[in-house]
Amino acid sequence: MKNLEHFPKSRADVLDMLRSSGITPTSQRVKIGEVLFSCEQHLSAEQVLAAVNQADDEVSKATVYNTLGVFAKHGLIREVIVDPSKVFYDSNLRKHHHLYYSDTGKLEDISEESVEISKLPELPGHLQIEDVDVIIRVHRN
Amino acid sequence: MKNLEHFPKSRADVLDMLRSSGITPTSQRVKIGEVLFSCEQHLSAEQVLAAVNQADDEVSKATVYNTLGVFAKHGLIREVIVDPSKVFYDSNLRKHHHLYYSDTGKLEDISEESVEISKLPELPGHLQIEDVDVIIRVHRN
DNA sequence: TTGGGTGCAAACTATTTGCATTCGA
DNA sequence: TCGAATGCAAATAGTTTGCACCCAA
Repeated sequence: MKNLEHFPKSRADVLDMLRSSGITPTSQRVKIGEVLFSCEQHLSAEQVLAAVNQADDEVSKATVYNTLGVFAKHGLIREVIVDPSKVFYDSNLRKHHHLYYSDTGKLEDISEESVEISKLPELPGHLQIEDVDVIIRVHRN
Repeated sequence: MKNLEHFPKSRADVLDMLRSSGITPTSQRVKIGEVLFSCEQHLSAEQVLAAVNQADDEVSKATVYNTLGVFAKHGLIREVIVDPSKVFYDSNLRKHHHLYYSDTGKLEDISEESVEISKLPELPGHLQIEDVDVIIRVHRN
């Protein structure tokens, strides 16, 4: 298995990621992947659409939404729900938490180590934890 | 100061809450308050609208949205952002966390004591923490 | 009386969907 | 070739807004 921890990921890396997730690597999907994995970042669908079509319109809005959904379902990106008005997609795949500036709408990563959850409730056995999100909402004073 | 920890809150309690927050207690606002504060619960705007107009249409959609915004701004309810498709309003004012069933969209409270955050990152002094949200996303296996 | 609150409908925005076309394997 | 992926436009859903009217103070 190749090491894919580094950023930015090359076109070949993106191809690898898609193939090993069983996602057909069409040109639009690769292009969207290149945008998402150019660095660790949080992008809204709108921002992805703009970035992908910077030079010329190559990808439609529907395809961007569809592709982000596919990537998220396969765990290549993570949906971050902090802003009631839109979803962010996070290309940082390591476990981590979020700092949200409620005044500006900016979203920042917080390393996993800087937050320590020492206790979680006991859950009935039929429940499986997908994720424990910690969101620190801040504003300037 | 009256003790307003109990549920359900009476019409008089709701009136008190609004007045002491400096919110003009109009009939629509009181009615919405009675719905929200009948018990500790999570309601979407749509659910509030339906509950308020159960008998007859007395409150418009715009007024429900507007009122929920006013209540939230004054801290009478808390916005919970877990579902990309809508905002929940939480009438439980004690500090607590949330359990979110991603398959059913159901939201449950978790008492503050059952989660222990023993470490938070150091933040620059000009930032003020509004809230630390912990959301445990689960699904049935 | 009078300014804030309300109702309504229309506007807006993010997202989804249906269907004909195109493209990757 | 041929089913999956795409593009487009239209539909949808949640939420916001503009403005005339109304009512609580």
